[in-house]
Amino acid sequence: MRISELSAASGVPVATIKYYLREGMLAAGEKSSATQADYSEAHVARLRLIRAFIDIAGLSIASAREVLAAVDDEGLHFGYAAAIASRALPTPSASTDPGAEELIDEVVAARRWCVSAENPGRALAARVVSDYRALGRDDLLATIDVYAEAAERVAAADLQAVAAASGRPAMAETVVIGTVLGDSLFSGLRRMAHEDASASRFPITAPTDIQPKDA
Amino acid sequence: MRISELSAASGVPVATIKYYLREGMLAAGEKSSATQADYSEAHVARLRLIRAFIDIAGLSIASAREVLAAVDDEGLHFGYAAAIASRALPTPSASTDPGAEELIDEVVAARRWCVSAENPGRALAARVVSDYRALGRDDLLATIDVYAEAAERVAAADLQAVAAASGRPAMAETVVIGTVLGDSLFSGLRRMAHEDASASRFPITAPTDIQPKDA
DNA sequence: CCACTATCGATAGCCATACTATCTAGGTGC
DNA sequence: GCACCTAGATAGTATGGCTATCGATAGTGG
Repeated sequence: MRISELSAASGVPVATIKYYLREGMLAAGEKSSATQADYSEAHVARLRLIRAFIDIAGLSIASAREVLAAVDDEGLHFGYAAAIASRALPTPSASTDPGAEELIDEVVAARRWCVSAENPGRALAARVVSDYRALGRDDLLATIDVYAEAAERVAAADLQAVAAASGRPAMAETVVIGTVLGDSLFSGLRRMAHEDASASRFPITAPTDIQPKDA
Repeated sequence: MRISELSAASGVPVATIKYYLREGMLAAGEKSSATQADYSEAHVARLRLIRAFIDIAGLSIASAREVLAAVDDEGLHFGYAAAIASRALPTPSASTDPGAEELIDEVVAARRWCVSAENPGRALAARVVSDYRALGRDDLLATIDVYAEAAERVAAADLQAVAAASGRPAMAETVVIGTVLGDSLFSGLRRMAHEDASASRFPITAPTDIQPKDA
């Protein structure tokens, strides 16, 4: 298909497709002449993936490109692909509070997890703990074990899905997509579960007459 | 304390504090004269909260302002505060695939959750499902029940924390902070659990020689 | 074979967001 | 008194993510 058809099929404007091509996130079509290239279904899928990374996971163009490169790199062990995906997710820099890291390490130790100190998830979790504390909401820390338990189960399911995939390209793709989009899936499900739990616990809840905002 | 001291205490530049004041996210200090105002510890905490919303949850200034307004609105039932927080989180607009919503509804029905069709989490989850499918990674859908179970447990713990809070201001604050920052806490824990699960299942894993990127 | 439309590749422009800097008229504190 | 700070207003900047235009070319219908 031609670029205009690719645009129509994917819903992404031609100018934006060209931009993604320039940024190296999308492979060029097979050139049939100097001014004509042929795009395939694979390009449609790729655009869908790019949009998912950007819209859903909130990745920057630069991060998305890295993750896509990891997916594409056939020689890369998928474990590395997983690490790249994990690092591409927005991670805060400053944690400031050593006590927070300590608490996270305790949780990790209690679950007998084997986690490197550089794991970006560790810094993120520590930052949240640190903020809970700084905000005087230590009560929220009581939930952390439930969160950790839930994370463990989800991670196990994720890994099972990866192991079930056949071949390294499928594995790498599965792990990357699962890592990046899984957070959003959980977020959506949690928000629904909140509404339900809230409804059964408290009278007036989760109204529907509030306008959606942001995007 | 003066604005420069507030800046020092919070780590936020004076110019940025002024910007937040202008945007109505931070209450003005008590003016001791035409050119002097006094800020309190509450201002430091507020700045911390603003930074957490922006850095960790990735909220825009506009979204953060709305959520903060919900926290501040004493007359607002905290159930509404929860809904506002939920809606402030980035939510995709287009879901395109009706089959995806159907699948989500099935999951919801299986768990006997009571969720309105307008719940933004529903659109988000549907979008992820839709993308899993469009990308030909239907295998990832096998994990959705585990995710839902995990979300249910986490939500129950969240609500328990809210119920334990004393007074409506504390409840509203707890629910908002928990909603907005809880996703990140889970994300961090999941990424650690991934590393652990990956290490026990596969040989080479989660390397530490890859540079962190993005922010 | 000739107008016409589409494409490629390159470059420049645009717009929103989140700050950051400057300026003026005033206060503070030693 | 005098160096230094502050409030409040306004203007400027940097970045990210597109979007628009252009010239050269080329395939397409008649």
